[in-house]
Amino acid sequence: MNFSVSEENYIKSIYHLQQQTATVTTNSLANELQTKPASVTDMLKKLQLKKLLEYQKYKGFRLNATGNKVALSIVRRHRLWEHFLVTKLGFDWDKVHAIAEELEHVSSTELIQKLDNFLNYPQTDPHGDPIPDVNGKIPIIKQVSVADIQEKKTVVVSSVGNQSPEMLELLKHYHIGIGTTLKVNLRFSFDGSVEIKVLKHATCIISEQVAKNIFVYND
Amino acid sequence: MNFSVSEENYIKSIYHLQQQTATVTTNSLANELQTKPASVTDMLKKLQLKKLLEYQKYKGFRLNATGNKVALSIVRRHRLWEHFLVTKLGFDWDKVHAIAEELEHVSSTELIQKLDNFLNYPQTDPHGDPIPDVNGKIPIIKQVSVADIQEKKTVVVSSVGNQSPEMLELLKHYHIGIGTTLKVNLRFSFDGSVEIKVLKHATCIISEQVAKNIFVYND
DNA sequence: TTTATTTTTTAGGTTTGTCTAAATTTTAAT
DNA sequence: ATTAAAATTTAGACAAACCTAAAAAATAAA
Repeated sequence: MNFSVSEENYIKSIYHLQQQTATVTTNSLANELQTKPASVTDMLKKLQLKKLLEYQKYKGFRLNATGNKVALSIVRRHRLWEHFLVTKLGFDWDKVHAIAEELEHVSSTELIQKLDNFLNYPQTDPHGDPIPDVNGKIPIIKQVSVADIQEKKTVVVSSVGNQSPEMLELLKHYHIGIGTTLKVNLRFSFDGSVEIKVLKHATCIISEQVAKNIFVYND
Repeated sequence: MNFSVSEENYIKSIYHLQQQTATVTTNSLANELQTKPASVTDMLKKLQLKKLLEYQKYKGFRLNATGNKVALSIVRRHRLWEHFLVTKLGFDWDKVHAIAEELEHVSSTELIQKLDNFLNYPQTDPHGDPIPDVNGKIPIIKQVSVADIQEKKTVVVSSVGNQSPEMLELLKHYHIGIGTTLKVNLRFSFDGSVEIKVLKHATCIISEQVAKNIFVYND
């Protein structure tokens, strides 16, 4: 089955909101998509008709198995393109989201299969988020937030929780990216902030809020 | 300025039709775009309003300087993506058109600039068609059709005139692609057909129609 | 030079995805 | 348990891009 750009954007957003809350509300989706609740209701009817979601009036909604599969293939396309943009074209990792947002809607499955092969079947995108495989299976990567790492331990950054431009900009200042090796020196109990040392850079202190959003490999 | 996918498709098609006839007609454009004349008239009004073309009711139309510049940037994007699909992803050259048709509408100029750099500033796409540079300048590649090559001469294929799937399929059978070296053995005056020899393949005869559509470097 | 044919345009309608404003339902507060 | 507030849906409109059918203009034929 084939979907319009708009439908795909709705499906993807519902998928992402579902990660946090079991069932998604009209308002939250409207907010996520920067549109109006009335528009959301319209589209929901359509997606329900296409049998992509469970939806009861006034009661919220969530993707069904089919909808989830579609969502995963969109997420897959998005993250493969992000990987491509960073590793092949040399984009900064905080600049690729908008472009991948457009590229993800190009619908050739053969294209994505060949792109995946060209990139050598990467497991994660430049933000450390896992890339679903052809069957929608998401590689599980064990990770913990820096806020939970014991002092004196050296770890490697695997992903970041909040991917807002503001956050990404801040991380750049701290010289932190996916794959960055850092040492957790000590945690301040007063406000939960953490002193860290990034390889080849001066020791610095990050707020608890930031620490909670930096995930590292846990093996 | 930014254009919709539909607008871009119209602009590109007008550009291509202009290469053959000085002024484009409503019917020919409708035919090219697989749409109805009435739809073409609608869009023409819009493009005229946006000052992209000269248009007089019932008298045909053509892109003005601005329209041409826009067209060239679309053609540039299309051909760069085709190059990418063939040289990086390993697509057959006769399979890339439809996909490039979608990719060309992704509008980031930084993306195209970086793609161009990644591909090492190619001069032509996989069909041998020249790729306009950032300023819309088209590299001039001197070429002649095989129908005009003198007998016994060895030449290198630079492009093909007719790029229909039928033609591309036929060329594959003859083992002819861009960059192929071939020797023109002799021309038959009866029907204008030409005997050629492709490196590492048996001698064969191509019709005059085919010969006229195979272009080779002329230096 | 009329008449016929073809081409192009206009008029009015459809679909997709959006909107505002009003109505309805649910949830929270008194 | 009412009432107030918030969330959601419906109703009706709008723009983009398309369509069909009819009208108008240009071209070709008699």
